[in-house]
Formats: sequence, C-alpha cells, structure tokens
Amino acid sequence: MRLATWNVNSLNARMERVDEWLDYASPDILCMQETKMSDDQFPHDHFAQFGYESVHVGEGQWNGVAILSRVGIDQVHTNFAPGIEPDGEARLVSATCGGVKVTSVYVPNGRAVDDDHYVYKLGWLDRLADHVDSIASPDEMVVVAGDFNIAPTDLDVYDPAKFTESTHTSPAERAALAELEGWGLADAFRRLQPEGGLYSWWDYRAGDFHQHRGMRIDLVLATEPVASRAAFATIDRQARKGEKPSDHAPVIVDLVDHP
DNA sequence: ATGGTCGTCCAACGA
Repeated sequence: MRLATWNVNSLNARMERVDEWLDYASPDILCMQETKMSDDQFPHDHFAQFGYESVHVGEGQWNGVAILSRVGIDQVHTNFAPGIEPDGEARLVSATCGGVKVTSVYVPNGRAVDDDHYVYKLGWLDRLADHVDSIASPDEMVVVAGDFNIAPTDLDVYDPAKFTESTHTSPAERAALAELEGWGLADAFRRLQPEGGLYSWWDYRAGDFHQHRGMRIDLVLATEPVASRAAFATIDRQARKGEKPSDHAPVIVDLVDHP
C-alpha cells in the first residue's frame, strides 16, 4: 500500500500536475493540503475516473484539505473530534481507508514567533493531539500526514543557523511534535532515511529549489503497526520541477504486508 | 548586499 501527502498549493492551479502525478506515482491513499477550494468546487467525479474516492474540507480562497483513497473511505471527521474546540479554518480531515485511520492536516504556518498566528499554531497542535487520541489508539494503524509547517530537527533545514528563534524550528513547535511522537506517532520517512538534507518544501523565490535551500516540513506520522510495515520512503523532487510546480513535493511511504 | 515568486484575485497579503 502506497501512502502519500502533498501540499498542492491550489488544486485549481495544480490540476494538470496532480493528474500527471497520480498516473505515475499511483498512491493508494493521498492526503492533500492547500486545495484553496470550496467543497462544491472539489472534483470528486474527476478523481473517481482515476479510481479514487475522496473527501474534502474546504473554505474557498485559503486552506482546504482532502483525502483520496482507492481502498475505501469511511468514518469521516471534517473537523476536530467532538468535545474539542472546533477549528474555524479548513485544516483537517480524518477517515478510515483500508483499515488505516488517516488524518490529512494543514498545520497553521505561525508567521512569526511573536505573532498571534504562532499562538494559534501551538494551540492547534495541542488540539490535534487531543483529536488523534480521541479517534484512535496507538496500537491501531494510524497515520497523520500533511504539511506540519515544522522541521522536526536541524537535519531537516538547509541552514539551521538561519532559523534560530523562528517558526518551523522553535523548541515549542518541536515539543508539540514530540508530544505526538510520545503518543505513538513516528516520523515514518525519517525512520527509513536517516540522512539529512532531504526536503519537501522550497521557497519559489531566488532559485531556492535548485540551490537545495529547503526544509522537510511535510511529514507522515504513523503508529508502530504502520511504521513497522513501512519499507520505502521518498520525496518526489521530480514533482517540484517543470511547469507550474507546487512549492511542496509529495512525500511517499510504501507499506508491505509483512514486516 | 539585497531581493528574487507564486497563489488568491486586482491590491495587498499570505506562504
């Protein structure tokens, strides 16, 4: 089973690249972020032609998350689970796909460590931990995948010295990630790829992609029953090249039946 | 040394 996550930075703008990518990467489950689309615009029928069922939580101009699956979609949550303060933005959708409890997340950017949006980001991550604990347990197959807007360690940043005291690398953000790891969610890509310098996002400006100035902020977090089955992981840099790329590359994790 | 691009939609703003 192939899992993937991709921040497409506007599905309308990315439609051709997404079609091309589904053809060659052929994921069984794709978590998508930043569709920047309302629910009535989402092309469920189009993806059905590729063999995918889909769920989407959108708001229009900003945010928007989806799950595409060709192994079924059930038990959908379109916001944080009951009992958790609902989010006003379209940043999370959960569903059970092929026996895996999948959540597609678009974690708030934070903007700056002294910005209210950073406080919102940290609170959002706390609520994400509550959400996961509410809908699943660590002994189940659970995946939380998406744009976390956090580089887990300095191995995931092209120049850590440039990102001290800033969003994406701050101790509080990394502590929030550690909280999820403490619950039982492991960084599936990192377990299979111990070396640093592999990134999933590059600023459009200044030729950052070609200069390898990026960060690994798109993560596939998985419980042990999933992570122990993960046999291969990659970031598809090909999808960041060429005409009209997203500023993020897809992250792929392949599972085998028997560890 | 500075700033450099996209996407949303036409004016800035978010990333």
